[in-house]
Amino acid sequence: MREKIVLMDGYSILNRAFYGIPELTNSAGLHTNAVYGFCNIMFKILEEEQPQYLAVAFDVKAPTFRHALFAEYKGTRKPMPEELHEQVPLLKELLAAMEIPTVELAGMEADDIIGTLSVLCQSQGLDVVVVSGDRDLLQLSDEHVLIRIPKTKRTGTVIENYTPADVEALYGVNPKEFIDVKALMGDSSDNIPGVPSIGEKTATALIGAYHSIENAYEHRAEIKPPRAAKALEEHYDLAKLSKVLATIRLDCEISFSRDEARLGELYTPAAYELCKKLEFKSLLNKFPDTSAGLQDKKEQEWSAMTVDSLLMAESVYESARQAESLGLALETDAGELKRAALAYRGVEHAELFVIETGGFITPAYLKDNLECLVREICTRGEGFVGFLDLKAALKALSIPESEAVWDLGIAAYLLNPLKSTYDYDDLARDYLGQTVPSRADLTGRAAGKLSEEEREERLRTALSEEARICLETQPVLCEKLEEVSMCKLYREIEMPLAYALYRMEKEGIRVEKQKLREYGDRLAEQITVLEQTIYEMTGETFNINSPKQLGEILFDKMKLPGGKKTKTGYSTAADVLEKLAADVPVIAKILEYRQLTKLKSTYADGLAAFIGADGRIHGTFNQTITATGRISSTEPNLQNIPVRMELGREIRKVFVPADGCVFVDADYSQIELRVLAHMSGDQSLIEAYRQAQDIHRITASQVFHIPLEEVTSLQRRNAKAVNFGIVYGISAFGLSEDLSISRQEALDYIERYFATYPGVKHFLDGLVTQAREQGYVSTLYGRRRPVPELKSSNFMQRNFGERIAMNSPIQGTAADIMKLAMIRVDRQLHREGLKTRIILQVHDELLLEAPLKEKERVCLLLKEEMEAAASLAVTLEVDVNTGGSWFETK
DNA sequence: AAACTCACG
DNA sequence: ACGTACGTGAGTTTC
Repeated sequence: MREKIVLMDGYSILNRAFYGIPELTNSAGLHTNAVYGFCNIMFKILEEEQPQYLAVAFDVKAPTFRHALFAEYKGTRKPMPEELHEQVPLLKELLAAMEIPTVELAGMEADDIIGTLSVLCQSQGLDVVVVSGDRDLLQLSDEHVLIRIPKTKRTGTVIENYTPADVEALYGVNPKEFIDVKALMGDSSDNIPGVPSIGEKTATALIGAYHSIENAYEHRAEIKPPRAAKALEEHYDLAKLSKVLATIRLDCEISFSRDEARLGELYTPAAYELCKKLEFKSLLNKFPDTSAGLQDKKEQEWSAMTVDSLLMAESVYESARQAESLGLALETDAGELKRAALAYRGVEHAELFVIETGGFITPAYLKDNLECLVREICTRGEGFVGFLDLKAALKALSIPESEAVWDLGIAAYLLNPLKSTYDYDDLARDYLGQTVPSRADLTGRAAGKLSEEEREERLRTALSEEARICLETQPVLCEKLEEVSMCKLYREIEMPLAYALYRMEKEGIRVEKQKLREYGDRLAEQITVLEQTIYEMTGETFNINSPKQLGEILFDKMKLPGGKKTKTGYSTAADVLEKLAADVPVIAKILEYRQLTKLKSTYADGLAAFIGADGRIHGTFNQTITATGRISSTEPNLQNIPVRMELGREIRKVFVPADGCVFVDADYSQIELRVLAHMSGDQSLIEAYRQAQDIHRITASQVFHIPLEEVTSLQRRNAKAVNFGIVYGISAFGLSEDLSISRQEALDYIERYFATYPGVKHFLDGLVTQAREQGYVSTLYGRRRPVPELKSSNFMQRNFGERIAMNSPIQGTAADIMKLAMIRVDRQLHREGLKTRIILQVHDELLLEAPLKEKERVCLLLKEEMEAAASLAVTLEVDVNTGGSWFETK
């Protein structure tokens, strides 16, 4: 069996990986996608080829030898984007750590290095596998030299093989002839001029027939397309020159001993550290347990002990009471406590326990003792109790509203709201520099099939890690919050809010199941009729819900005008269809069908699935999801219940108060525009609000210099759209799309607006500058949103970043104010001993369920507390309505 | 899992 | 020349 060496084309693979893998950064913001992709390809190759040797070739960025001879051919290769450039040293460092040699020679192309090495290694009796991202190296393909080209596909990376036979089959020429083909057709990215007017087709045909440029030239008289013959004759020198350029050198001066390239232990401690820094979790898993386990465990002396007897439990409580601080993690089963993990620092060493229910340890016993423990720490005035997700914990445990109680997930969210998860492993990585297995790592698919016992054991590990990390991250997160001045935001807004949201979720909202069913049935009938109508009108029976099929029917079969939009085909979005063919009858039917099926599946059927045994829906309000500070709502989403269309709005009739109660609904009037007026300090806009009139009408009047009473409804509509646009981070294109006007007209509106409200322009410009300089923007209450998009090399991304910079402080401040209002309302209700409860929040609206006799008081209370939540340069205005259903509180 | 569409502020 | 409004969540189809 011959030994084998793999030679990788470093930059070529790195480049391919960079463009093949979307975006990936570690928590420090370092781009890592290309290095990650490179490693994936490398390990895949190593696995498939099982070579004994490996080397990676890089060219040094200098005029290369071959090309220096012909300096007039300027390279057209694009400069490397910064995001890729910064990854080059990372890759080299990682390769060095894995003791994989990199070969680079001044003035030498990677192609030439690989070519030379492949000859050298072959002569030493090795099989050679060359891995590159492009086809330039195909000419090296030989009996003992296999060329492999990775392709990133949707399903993963596939690495294509090119033996000489493959090359011949694909291009009709052998690998050596491939040089001549390339020379004839040229390659702008490789500075090879080629022969003008000869492309891939002609080149392969010529070389296929005559096998070389020289021979083709000899036989130029008989070359079929005379055009090609003429080109070859005229540019023969250029062709020969191109051939030199296209030929990979096989005789470079390289001192290379194959022993350097012998594969040893890749998973070295240095490589482990580097992977940890880069946060390559999947790669870390490849490291043997010894290095992975030991390195992290060294930093700590934790080891979890399972507690399953009353005697042990008693002693744990007793010992935990002595601790200053506590990390706590709970697991529930059908709403009942199942196990709890406690982490604390004991007199001598760190303690970590997992208390199991069962036997004498009943859920109630566990609950009582934990509550007692928490209460004791809270009343002591020092130390803390840390949870990863306090709101979830509240569902199993009563926890006092104390400053000693910490929610580390929320703290981490404030420090960086752009993360998708704030699980314990995320916090360990971001704030302790530890790599720990996630819950999914331990028990998910990757863990394989586990016995019941093994699974329980893994769950205990996950829970104990959660508790430990809560204990250990609190000081770090607390300090970081101080560093960025967000303690107040955390303590006075987010933490009290967590309790308020818990109460909202517990309260839920009553939904009349029977009425909801009837509504759904009515929809179903109408849908059936519409379906038939559409089939008749189009003369086709198809799935109307499939944009693909619908597009084909509308645009291919019926030949409706224009209409290419999305990546995969035609866009059939409602606004597109309306613009394209508002007067085609079937379009109206399709849109109606869409509307009805949406209502049925998402709302009628969707909501019904969430009605609990108490006849109420208890959704979840998420506090750590949005980039701007808003709350989000899931399972179900109660923040997007239809209201704009008549038919959809009907569904609100099924949301009703409990018997003996009414709904009281309060919403802020244009809170975002008012926030804009305040934050920008624009005198005209502030003055406009002081008139306490229709703001869009006033805007129109001021922008178009016409008296208030002469503003037409069209002008008002336009002004309203501009007002919205400003809040979204205006762009002429967006506005023109929204209003169906030309971009020039939209630009005109925007300019007029900024001329009228110069303070707004100045404010928005300042936000973008600020975001560029410090990397983030802030709300009035100090909430931050990083804007990494502004540093992107992509024009579109940067543009997006600018809009984010303009919108986030406005949207975020409005969100802050609403959160404050919720806390105030909640407190005031409690203070006055009222039975009324907040049950929903929809960004600028609160829905309360009030006993009939509290109705009048609650109306006043709501308006009072919400309007006083912030004191701005303009007054906050709140509209209050009551009703016997959500529909009636319009 | 990704793309598309559409409901809300 | 690029290809956009800001922030969400859910259902359906398609790969």
